[in-house]
Amino acid sequence: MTTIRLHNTKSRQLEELRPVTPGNVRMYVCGPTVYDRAHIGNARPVVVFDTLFRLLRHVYGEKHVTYVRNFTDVDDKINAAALARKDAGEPGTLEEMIRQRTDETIGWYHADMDALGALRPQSGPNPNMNCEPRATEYIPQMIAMIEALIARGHAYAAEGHVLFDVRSFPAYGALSGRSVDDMIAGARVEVAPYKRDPMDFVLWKPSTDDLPGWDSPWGRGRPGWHIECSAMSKSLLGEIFDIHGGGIDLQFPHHENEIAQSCCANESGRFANIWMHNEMLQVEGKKMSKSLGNFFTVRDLLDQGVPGEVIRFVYMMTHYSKPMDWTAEKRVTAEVKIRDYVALADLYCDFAAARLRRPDEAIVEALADNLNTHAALVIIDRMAGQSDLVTDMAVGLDFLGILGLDKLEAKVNARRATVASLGTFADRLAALREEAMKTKDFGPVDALKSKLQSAGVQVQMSKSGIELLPGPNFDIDTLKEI
RNA sequence: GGCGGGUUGGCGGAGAGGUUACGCAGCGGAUUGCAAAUCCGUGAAGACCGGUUCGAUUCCGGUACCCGCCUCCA
Repeated sequence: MTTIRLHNTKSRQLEELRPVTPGNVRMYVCGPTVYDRAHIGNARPVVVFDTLFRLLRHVYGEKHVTYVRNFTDVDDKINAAALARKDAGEPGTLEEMIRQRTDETIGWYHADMDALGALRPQSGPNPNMNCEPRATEYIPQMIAMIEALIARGHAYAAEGHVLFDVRSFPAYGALSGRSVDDMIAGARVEVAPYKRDPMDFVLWKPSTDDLPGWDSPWGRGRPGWHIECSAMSKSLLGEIFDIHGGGIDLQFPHHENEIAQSCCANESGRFANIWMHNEMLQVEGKKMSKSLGNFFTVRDLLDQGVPGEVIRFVYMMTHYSKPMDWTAEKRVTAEVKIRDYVALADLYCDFAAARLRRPDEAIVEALADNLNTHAALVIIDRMAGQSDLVTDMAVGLDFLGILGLDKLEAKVNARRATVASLGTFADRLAALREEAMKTKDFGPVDALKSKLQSAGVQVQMSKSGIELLPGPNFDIDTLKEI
C-alpha cells in the first residue's frame, strides 16, 4: 500500500499517516461560516483537502474514508446580516431570515465548489452520515461538551457566559507555538471582567431577546465560535481521528481552542492526530482585501468565463504549504494548458480504456509525498508530451480532480463539433489556396485567413491540408458574418 | 512587541550538499507562398552578509523585504 506522508503542524514534521482504525481514515476540515459568497481564499483549503480526500480514497478505498466539513451557521456576522434585513422591513422572524440566508449561502457554496471539481464530503463506511453538518443541528452536543468541561474543572460559568480556563490545560498554545504568558504580553486581548485569565475564551454566551438563542443550564444563549467543531467532529468521527485541516489563519485561536476543548472534555484526553494547514492566498502579490479592490469570489471568476478546472489548476500549481499568489498571468498559463490537454485528448485519448485504468503510480506518489500537487502536474505535462501516454494523462487529470473523464470527453466532443462547423471555411480556404498556387496571388487567401483569425480561429496550413481550430478567443458570432 | 511562512532564471515553480529540474515566454534553425502548428538547438537563477564543508541555491547564524496570526477573515 502507498505510504502517505503529511506535514503535521503539531509536530512540525513530516509524518507517516497511520490511521487510528487501520485501513480506515477519518478527516475533519473546518468549513465556512455561511453569510456570504466564498472568495478565492476560501476555496484554497477546499481544493487542498479535496485533493487529499481523493488520494485517501484511492489508497484506502472509497468505502474506507470519511470526510466531514461543517457549515457554521451560528455567528454574529450572520445575526447582523439578518438583523439588517429585518430592520429594512423584510417580513418574517429573525430565525426565518437567518435560515433563509444560510440556506442560500450553502447553495452558493455547493455550486461554486462543485465547479472547482471538489467532491462533497461523504463517508464511505456510512453513506447515510451527514458529512456537512450545520452547527445549529448540534447545539445539544455542544451543551453536553460544555457541561463536561465544567464538571472536569476546565470551564466556569460567569455572568451568563461559560468560559474555558486556559490555565487548566498546560498544553494550551502547543499547536501554534505560543505561551499564554507571551500572548497576554501582546496585550491585545479583550479583558472582560468575568474572565479569570485574559486568554480564557467563550464557550457559551447569553443572547438577548432579539438574537437567536437556545435554552441551556446557563440561561438562553448561543455557543462561542470554536465549540461547534469540537462537538461535531466528536459526534461524527469520534474522540480521536486522523486528520484535521483548515487554513493557517485558523491555527490560532480556532484550532488551539478546539484542541483545548476536545482534549479536556474527552475521556481519552486526545483529539486529532495530524493537523494540516494551508498557507494564505494573495492576489497579484498583495493581500486580498476589499479596500485594495482586488477582492473577488469564485463566482466572480466563473461569471467572467474562467472555468472551474482552470481555477483549480492554478491552485494546484503551488504547494499548499506555501503562500499562493493569484495572478492573471497564472490564469492564462492554466487556460493554455487545459486547452492543450483537451486538444491532445481529442487526438490520442482512448476514453474506454481510461475508464478502466488506475492513475499512474508516479502521480499517486507525488500526492502521497505531502500532497505535492506541483510534482503531479509536472508528470501530467510529461504525459502530454507523448501521444501514447495521453490516455494516462486523462486518467491523471481525473484523479487530480481537474477534469473528470466525462467532463474531458464532453470538452473533446464540443471541440470536435466546433472543428466540424469550421469545415466549410476550411474548404473555401483550401480552394482559394489552390487557385493562388497557380496565379501566385495570395491576396484572397490572406483576406479570408485574417478574417478567420479575427474570429479567434487558429489557421494551420500545411502541405497535407488546412486545419481550422478554435483558438482562445474563438467567437462563433463573428464567424457567421464571414 | 510575540509566533509562523516566504524570497530561485523574463514569468511560474520543484527536488537534491557536488551531476540539465520542468513548464510558459525569448532567441537561433528546419519547415511554410506568408504565417500557424510541429520538430531540433540555445542563453538565463537561487534577496543580502557571514559560517560549516574539498564543494551550498540546498545545512547553520544574522540582515533586509513581503505575507499571515496574535482583533471569532480559509
